[in-house]
Amino acid sequence: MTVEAILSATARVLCTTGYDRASTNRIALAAGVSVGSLYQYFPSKEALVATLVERHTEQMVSLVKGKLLEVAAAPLPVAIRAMIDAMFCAHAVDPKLHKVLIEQVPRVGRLEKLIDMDREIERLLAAYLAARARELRRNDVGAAAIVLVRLVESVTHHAVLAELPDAKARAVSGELTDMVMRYLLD
Amino acid sequence: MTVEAILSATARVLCTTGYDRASTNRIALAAGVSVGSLYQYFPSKEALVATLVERHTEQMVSLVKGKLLEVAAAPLPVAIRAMIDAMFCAHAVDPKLHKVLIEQVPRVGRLEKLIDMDREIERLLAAYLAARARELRRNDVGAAAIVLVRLVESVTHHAVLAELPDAKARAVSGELTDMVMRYLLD
DNA sequence: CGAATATGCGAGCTATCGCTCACATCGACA
DNA sequence: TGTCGATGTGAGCGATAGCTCGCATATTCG
Repeated sequence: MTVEAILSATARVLCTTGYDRASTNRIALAAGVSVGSLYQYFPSKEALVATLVERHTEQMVSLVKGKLLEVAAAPLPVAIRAMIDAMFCAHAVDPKLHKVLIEQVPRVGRLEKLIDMDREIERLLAAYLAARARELRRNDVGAAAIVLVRLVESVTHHAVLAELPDAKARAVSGELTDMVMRYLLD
Repeated sequence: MTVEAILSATARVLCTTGYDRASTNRIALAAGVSVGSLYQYFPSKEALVATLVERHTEQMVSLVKGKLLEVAAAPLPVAIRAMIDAMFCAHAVDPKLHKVLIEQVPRVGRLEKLIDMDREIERLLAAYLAARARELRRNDVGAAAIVLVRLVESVTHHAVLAELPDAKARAVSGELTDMVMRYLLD
């Protein structure tokens, strides 16, 4: 219970005050515990933030992974649309936290490679594309996976975090889908 | 001269020690001046870093902008290839500094919107696409510009900063070009 | 030359950070 | 009830950050 209080308080403080002003004392206060208790469960501030990042990315990745399994057997156009939709949903899980983690948490030490959930999604997608190779006009599924993940991640991220007006967001999403379709299919 | 020494020292220290350890004292030492002199020319650390960021993005943007003007009249396939190439070049200007600025400098206060050179490139591209509308199969050039800039920026960034092996980088670049071609042309 | 201004200096102030540790409180069990 | 481990406490330590200010040095004038 204490651990959960600390983690959710960390997320809250990160969102409201930003990373720089999110001191361990402030977090402990927000969690309703003392700094001492915080350091009983997390050896350092870095470890605390790392745990939060891990939890957040795990949520996002599992959402995407689940959708991919769900539509694994579906026709490609359906699957593509579903996956892009899943990426939008993943970014909508906790946009404010996502933004702070991406923009403010310095990627140093343990936190360096932690925020990049893309790596795992890339592997999943490459496997999926390889299994479907006959239906595609691609040959280098590795390179294709990189380009696709970057594209979808970057556009989704931008659409959600730049708080585009709804109409514009829909237009962007449409262009995105169209682009992926044309790229993968004849 | 002093200002230049301070700015280049800032870049150097940022690259070698990271943002957290880049204290104003360390920067002044590396520049061969005293902290006092530093604060004679820059009112705060934030302003100092902001100036550096501004200079860096200006370099990258002007490179891309120049190329765009250069190929404005060229046939579309030629122009597309040139623009993607220009983006790779822009990221190669000072990759280490670019990486640190993107990954470690917290986007707070004055620095919040400063790192996003994409906005300006987006506008330029939208104007270009609008002028060429007859040759394209697009109608919403605004949405198209967003998606295209995100795509190219994200992939280029990844290719340069993840230090992909040369063969892989070339494959990615090829896929990227192909994707843009198929998206814009019939 | 000598006054005045611009430029450079760096010890040290204040504030805040991450983190520790001696101690209080709680709860299970004999 | 008394004992003991687990859990929680918070004043405060050492370190370091950004930044200031009284002073030295360099440069430009009459």
